[in-house]
Parts: sequence; C-alpha cells; structure tokens
Amino acid sequence: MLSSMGVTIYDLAREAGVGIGTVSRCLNNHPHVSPATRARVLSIVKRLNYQPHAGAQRLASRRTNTISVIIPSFTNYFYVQTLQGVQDVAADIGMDLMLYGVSHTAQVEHYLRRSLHRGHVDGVLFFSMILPESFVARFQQMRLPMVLVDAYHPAFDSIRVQNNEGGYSATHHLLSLGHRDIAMINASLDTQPARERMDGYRRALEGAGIPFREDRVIISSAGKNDGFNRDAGRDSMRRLLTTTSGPGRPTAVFIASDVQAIGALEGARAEGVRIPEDLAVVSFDDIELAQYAELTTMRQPMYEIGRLAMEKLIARMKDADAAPTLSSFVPDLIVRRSCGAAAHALAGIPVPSQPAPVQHS
Amino acid sequence: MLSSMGVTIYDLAREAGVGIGTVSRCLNNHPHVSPATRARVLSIVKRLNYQPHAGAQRLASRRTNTISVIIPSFTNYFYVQTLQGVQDVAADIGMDLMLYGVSHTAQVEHYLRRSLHRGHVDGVLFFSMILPESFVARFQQMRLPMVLVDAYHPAFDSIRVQNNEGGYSATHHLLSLGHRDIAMINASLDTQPARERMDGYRRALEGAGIPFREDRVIISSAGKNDGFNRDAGRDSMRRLLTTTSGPGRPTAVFIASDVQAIGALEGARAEGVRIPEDLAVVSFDDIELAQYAELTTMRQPMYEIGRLAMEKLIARMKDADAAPTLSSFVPDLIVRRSCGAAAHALAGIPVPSQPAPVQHS
DNA sequence: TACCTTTGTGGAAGCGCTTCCAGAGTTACC
DNA sequence: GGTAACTCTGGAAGCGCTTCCACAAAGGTA
Repeated sequence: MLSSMGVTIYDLAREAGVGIGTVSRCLNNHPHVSPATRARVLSIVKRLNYQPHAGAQRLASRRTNTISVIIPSFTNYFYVQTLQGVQDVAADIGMDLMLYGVSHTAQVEHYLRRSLHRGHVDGVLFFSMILPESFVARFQQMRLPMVLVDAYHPAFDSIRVQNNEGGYSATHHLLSLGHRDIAMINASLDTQPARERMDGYRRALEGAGIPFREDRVIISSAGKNDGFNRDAGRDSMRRLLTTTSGPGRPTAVFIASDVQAIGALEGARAEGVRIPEDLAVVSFDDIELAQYAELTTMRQPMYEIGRLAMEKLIARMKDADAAPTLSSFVPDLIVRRSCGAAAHALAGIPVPSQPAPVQHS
Repeated sequence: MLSSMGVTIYDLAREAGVGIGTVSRCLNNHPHVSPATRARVLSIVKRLNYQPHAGAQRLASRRTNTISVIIPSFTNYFYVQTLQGVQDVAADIGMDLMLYGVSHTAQVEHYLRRSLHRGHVDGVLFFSMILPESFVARFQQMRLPMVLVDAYHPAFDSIRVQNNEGGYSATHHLLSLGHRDIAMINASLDTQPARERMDGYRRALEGAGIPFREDRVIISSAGKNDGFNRDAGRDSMRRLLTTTSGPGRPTAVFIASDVQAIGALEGARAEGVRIPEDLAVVSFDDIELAQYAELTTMRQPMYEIGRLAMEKLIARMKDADAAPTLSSFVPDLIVRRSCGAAAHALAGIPVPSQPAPVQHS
C-alpha cells in the first residue's frame, strides 16, 4: 500500500493490461473507450490510489488551471470581500488561485514577472495598482489574459468603481437634506479614488449652484495608505473644527473613506461636536465597522466585483482577441444615522431615494 | 521580438553556442561555469526575454516551490491576519501560495485530495478544521509535509492557541477587579474553542474558591458559526439580564468572542444596563471592532501564528522525519474600557499585570 | 614524466503526462 | 464480396526542464 507514492500511468497501464493512451483517455473522459475497459482502468486507479502529476500535466497539456491574483496587502476589508467573490467562482469551475499579496511596491514587478513564466498560470487578476507600462507589451506578447480590477488600462479588460458618481451621490444626499455648506475630508490626491471622489463632490456642489471652495477640503496624507487611515481622519476633523466656528462652520462633511470617518467621529467627540445633530457625515466604502458606527456611506459591491472579475477573466481566456471591455459599478448609498436623515424622516422631510446600481460595459 | 513567446533553453543554447546543460547551470547559479560563459548566456537570456517553463521545472526537479493553504472562508478577521503572516514569510523565501478557501465542508476533502496530487505543492497549511482521519495515512504515505493551525493531530506539527489559559486569564482579571459573581456567555460546546474557554473560566472560578454554577453560563448556538455571531450574543445578554435582577444579577460577564460581545453590548444597552458601570465585560479575540467598541479582550497573536505556521512548514520540508511538534500561543489580555479597570485605576486600585506571552514547543 | 584532481562543458536520459497517428477489428451499405 | 466508415486500442513523439555521466583541458604533485 505504500506503493501509492509514485504511481504513474505506466503502472496503471501495466496493471490493467492496456496502453498508456487508453489510460489517459479514461482519466480525461475522452470518448472511444469501451465501457468495460474504462471501468477496469478506473478501478485500478482507485486501488493503487493514483494521483496525477500536476507538473507533467501542465507541461504536456500547456494549461495550468491556475490563475494568479496580485493584490495589495489584503488585510483591507475591501480586498477580503472581493477575494471571496473571486474564490467562489474559481471553486465553481475548479480553478486554483495563486495568491500574491503586495506589501512593498517592489514586489509588484516581481509577481508580474513570475506570472509571465510560461506554464505558471493561465491568467492574472491585477488589483488597485498602477500597471507598469513595461509590462503591457509583455503581457500582449505572451498573450497572457489579464483583468484589471479597480484599475484601468485600455489594452486590458478593466473593472472600475465609479468613484466620481459615488462622490456625487454622497454630496447630493447631503444637499437634499438641506445642507448648503458641506466640507470634505480627503486623502492624498496622488491616489485615483481620492481625486475622483473629490471630483464628484465638486460636481454635486456646482450642480446645486454652490461654488467649490478649496479651503473646505481638508487633505491629510499622513500615515499609511496615503491618508486612508484612522489617525489622518481624526486629525482632519480636528483641523476642520478648530479652524471654524459658529455660522462659519460647515454643517456637513463628506469623508473619503469609512476608516477616516471612524477617526473623524473620535475627533468630533473630542471637540464636543455631536454627529449628526451638529454635523452630518457621509463617507465611503461600507466596511464592516461602518454598520457598527452607524455611518451613512457609499457601498461598493465588493463581492460582486470579485465574481465579475473572475468571469471576465474566464471569458478572456476563451477568446483572446475580443476587444477589451470596461465594466463599472456604481456605489450604493446606504443611509444610517450619521447623516441625520433619520431625524429628518421623523420630522416629515422626505428622504431622497437611492439611485439604483447600474452595471454597464 | 514576438519571439519571446516560446523561448526555450535550446534556443538559448544555440544562440550562445553552448550546450543546454551549461545554460541550465547558468540559470540555476550552479558552480563550474566560467564567468565569461555565464555572462554571455545571461545576456542572451535578457535579450530574448526568456521565461522558464514552470511546469517543466516542476516535472524535472520534483519541487513545486508552492504550498497550499486550506482555510475556512477567510472573510473572518482572524484568518486575514494569519494569512498575512503566512504570506509575508512565503514572500521572503520566494514561495508561492495556493489559496483554498473552504465555504462548504465538502470542499475540504476536495482540496486535500488536490493538494496530494504529486507535483502540485510541496506542503500544506491546514486551518481550524477537523482533519478527516482518512487523510492522515495518505499524507504520511505521500510524505507530504503539513502543519495544522488552530487544530491538532498527533501525527503532524500543530499550532494552537491556549484557549483554556485565555479563559482563565479573562476570568482571573475580573476576579482581581473584585467581582465574585461572574457569568459567561458562550457559543456551541460542539466547538473546541467554546469548550476550552469555558474550562478556563471554570478553573479560574474554582481557583478563587467560587463554585462553578451551570446556570451562570448562557449558551446560544443560534445563527452561523455555531453561535459565534452578533445576534447570538445579543440574545444571550438579554436572556441573562431578563432572568436576573438586583443582587441576584452577576456583576461581570466573560464572553467567548468579540462578535458576541458586540451584540451583547447592544443587548445591554436595550435593557438599560451600563457597561462597565453595572456590568463588567471581558471577551476574546481582539478583532478590529474590539478596539472601536473599547472591549477588554484576550488577544490572539494572529500575525505571529501565521508566520510560525509557515516556519514550521519549512522546517518540516527540510526534515521529514523529525518528531511532530506542538506549539502554543497564550493569548494576551488587552485592557480597555469594558471591564471597568480604568475606573478602578482612577480609584487607586492597582490593575493586575498582564501575563507575558509564552511560546513553547 | 606519469598520474591525479579540478574545472568547464556537451548532451543523453529521464520526469509523467497529452496527443496524434497508425492499425486492428467491427459494422454498414451497395 | 468489396469498400467505406466508425470504434477501440497501443505506443511514439513530444512538452522543456534538471541531472548525471563522460570527457577534455588545465593545473598540481611526486
């Protein structure tokens, strides 16, 4: 019984008294094998506890049945949810996932290069980072399918979240609650989400005839994640509240992310400012904490994004020559306590309806 | 330049005017190649943009440089942190990770079987689930290294968290704050953590000369994760508070997990019971929310567990015949607001020191 | 000088599969 | 009876690497 260590199709063939071709056909469900032969071979497979050799299969069939996922350090809730969507689809179709978590930017190129090794993976999902231009040609040369998620390049299938629309909806929601002086707390404008969310904020204001004021945007890029963190949020809020007062103080804030908002709530509490009575807050992401902190926020359909990414990749693996597609998800407005809409509703003021999520390509 | 699609060592050899053996030696940094030859070959590697074929390497070298991670659905904060530790070590030594997230129990066997394919992976990390006995022999037969994390089997290296110690420390902390009537909110006793944490609770009580009372343990296994969820926590707390009152009501509770504690806080609020003034709370896990909710809790060093798991696996891959090891982590007590220790400290009552974390094998 | 060792090199022999081609046997139809 | 078509099977030829063995050249030692 210890024999199972290295059973090959040659052993199976000898044991069953057939050729290796026949064995292979049995194993791969090919037609043109008599039922009797197939049954005999399969019983021997079982008896000898045969395990195919993955490397040999890859070499001979030139398919790996594996895709690699290159993702920024995934302790972030966004990626965990997305990865779950990817994983579920992969499990359905029996694909393996190679996980590459990027902690240092230098690793990006390393993992991309590794994914390009022939016979390593059949496709790549690339998340939220800037694809180095030098790799564009390489992927095309190797004809290695790739889907960009939360990122964009015209040469590849891309999936994006409409941050701009999200920023617009968030701000519009505050406007429709009657606020006219709305500030924004943002992270580093070097990141695309920060820029786009601010553009939406600006567009909503201007659409309501309210001029965009640069001094109403507090930007902190301190700490990790380019300012998308709790401490930066707290500092920004304190800065906002210590530099304004009385009627010169905004009545609402749009905050670029939930983590910042969590910090901002602490900052507001420290300054004795009540949320939402004194200051209405809408943020972005709908991470797990947002529900607990009762944040009104823009929800990104993370799980669905993961599923779609995987589906796009599968489609691309089937047809390498189709034109690249661009899919967009529009974030949902999730109304909770922090925007004060509940209080409004009690006072008989109608709450604006949420825009329906749209997914177009 | 489109040539790079399928460059093999034969192409390199021809181009450089050397044999394939020499090329292979250059690529793998073997000795016995003259510096001149090596330089020439490597320059051609660069020029033709050669990429080794992973499948062929695996087949010929019988090493895959990959390990598989079989993990319960990882949206759980515990696994995310642990996986990060695993990932970081893997990146350091250039190993690839194959991620298998288990959503349905049927998938466990499938992923185990897949990992057993020859030439698929060099080792397996298996998390928090019961290893089917039928696989024990198979792994031994195939001599496939495996490390169990948050699980145990005498035949394999195992890494555990001392839930018993944790339950003891949590309860002991409450005792040292002067509480004599301490309840426990627990999840299904079918799970090992729930049993062990309760054993620690009991041991601490009895060590202090307080009899263990079964009616002081509220168990709810409703909902998902065997009762380790928010709703179960809320229900348990309400049950505790509605069945007791006045001096017959406990002054403190040890709750088996943070998620339950979050729900329990809501339940207490609904019953008008203040935490920690009316009821002190200590829970378990130190998930991200715990900090926000100011829970005093038992922290599991998740990242370190991940790192250690990977290191154990590497050691096992080097020496297959060493005796299986068992490593334990003792959870840390993290003191926050929910236990009332802060108030005690203000009142001049010394806060007990935290036990130092111990890691023994 | 004779002999051993070291260094550098070429290439055959695998690794264990898939796939293709050829051939044997069977059935079908004119 | 002859031809065509179809079913089933065996096994060679690759896939692209690593590793080993053989051998040549150069250096070292007595």
